[in-house]
Amino acid sequence: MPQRLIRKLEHFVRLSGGDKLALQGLAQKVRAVGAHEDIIREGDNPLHVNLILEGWACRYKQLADGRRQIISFFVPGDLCDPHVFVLRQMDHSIGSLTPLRFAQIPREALLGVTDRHPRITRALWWETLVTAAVQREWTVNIGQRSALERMAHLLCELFIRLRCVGLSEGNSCPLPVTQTELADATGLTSVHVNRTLQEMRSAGLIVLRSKTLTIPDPAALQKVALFDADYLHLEHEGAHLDANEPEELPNGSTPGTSGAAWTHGGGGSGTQHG
Amino acid sequence: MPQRLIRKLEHFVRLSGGDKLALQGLAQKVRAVGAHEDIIREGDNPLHVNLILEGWACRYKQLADGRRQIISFFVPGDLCDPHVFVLRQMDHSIGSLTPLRFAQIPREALLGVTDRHPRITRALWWETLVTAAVQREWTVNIGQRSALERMAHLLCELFIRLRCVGLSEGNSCPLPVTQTELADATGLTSVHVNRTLQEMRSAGLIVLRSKTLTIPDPAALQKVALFDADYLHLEHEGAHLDANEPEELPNGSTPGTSGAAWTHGGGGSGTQHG
DNA sequence: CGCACTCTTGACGAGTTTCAATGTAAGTGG
DNA sequence: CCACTTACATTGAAACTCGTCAAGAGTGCG
Repeated sequence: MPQRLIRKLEHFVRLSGGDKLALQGLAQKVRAVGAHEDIIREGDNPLHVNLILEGWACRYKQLADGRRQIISFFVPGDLCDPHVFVLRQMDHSIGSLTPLRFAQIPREALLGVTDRHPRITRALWWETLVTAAVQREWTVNIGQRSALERMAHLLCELFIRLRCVGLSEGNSCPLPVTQTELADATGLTSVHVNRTLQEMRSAGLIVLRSKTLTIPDPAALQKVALFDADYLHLEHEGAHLDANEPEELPNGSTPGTSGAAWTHGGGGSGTQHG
Repeated sequence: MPQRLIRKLEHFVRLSGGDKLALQGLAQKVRAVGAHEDIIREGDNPLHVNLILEGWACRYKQLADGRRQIISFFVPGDLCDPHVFVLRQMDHSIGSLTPLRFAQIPREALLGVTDRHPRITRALWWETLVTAAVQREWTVNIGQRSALERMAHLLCELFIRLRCVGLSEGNSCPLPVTQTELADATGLTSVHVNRTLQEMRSAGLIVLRSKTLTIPDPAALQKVALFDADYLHLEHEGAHLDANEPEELPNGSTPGTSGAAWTHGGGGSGTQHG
């Protein structure tokens, strides 16, 4: 089931067959919820690590007066806080943005796997550190970039992350969130997000309709976003592996499209849905 | 040497004498630099974990056009990325804000200690997760709060963090940074930081002169900041322990001042410099 | 004593928010 | 199949926060 997670981790380490089997075993308890439901709430005592299988979710925090900040997005293959058990209670909430399928991984299951699979341990470390790096980049993004740059940067990041788990197709990927949610994530108002998106559209930077984002000219979008993919740390040896393919690369022509334009080794294109 | 680190960690776990000795041993290679020097630069390959002993530093990132965002502050007792070795290269820089003394801890030294001291391992976990929580809170802060709320929130956070390592005195603590640096941290301009600070001064929320911050009415400042200390996760059993005191609490009257006003268990007041 | 850095203040303008209305698309139920 | 509802996107006008530019005052240090 956790194909997306496996695929993502292989951007960093090369997993053995046994490693992959162990990861498969983690997704025992699968739950499904509708859109706009909380999975964990601020103040709760965390009991398991959630692995997103299908749909989007987000980390968010709400201020006393109702203002809401989306702190990060979760897409398929993402783990919510692998090491959360150290803390007594959640300092933020996690909620679904779309209908969601996710696995609840008990603490012991995760420990069991990492005890026996050092490569997985390393890979989850990498996952955790990249998540932290993304968080830092969001600080930079919200703190320094203009609305236009900010939206562009967010879209660049989301596209690459989706491509890493095989959810992009050419220069397109799903973007199943409302403008209000984009606003909560960027620290703008929904009205201004709307205007910003239209500006990006009329500049030919993006095509966005029916929840599908297309980026006609990746280099151009990255340029206005001052986007530098280094913080996603995709430079490692597994970067070119496709989890669904045999271990040996087909070699020669790249299976996907537009690889180098995005980052050193982003991996090939994937197929929508899996 | 790393009294401040020990003191901070004891807000989470109770360390044994052996634990403390082991932590002492980490600060072998001590370095000193002046203000405004880089300790590590974006792109560098990290070779050790830095432990701040004296002075302030910051994590920052610079955009291509020169805009700079300070991503986090480091104060005495703070560790810079205990697990950074997993990644190939730094995605941000760390630089001193004041003259700085810090220890460079080699990877093996850290591993050696954590292998033999499970309590320290847990405590460093806690440290790491709190750092991540702080980063999330900064996202909320910059994304949702007005200039006034934002500055107030930052000052609340810094005061508590300094108090946790014994660097506060009553309602005062050092604040050895320029308004330009506060601006880079909050995503404002130095001009606007200046006006915001003056507004806070004339509202009686803060006293700030010669790099010393005093908060006459903590509750009031927290209120305008919409500040909730939960994200600092200071609620654990060691919260009332003072590393420099005997293990038994004096009981009865709290040794410090203004405890409850700040958070459930912030620890007593400390003495400037140690 | 003078230079450099930091803080402070004013005037002005741009970017963004707020408020409010309208448009559009996709259900739902009769 | 059509009124009714709900959610989301779009638009305009006015207000305001905050940024920009520029100059002057304060402070510390060599």
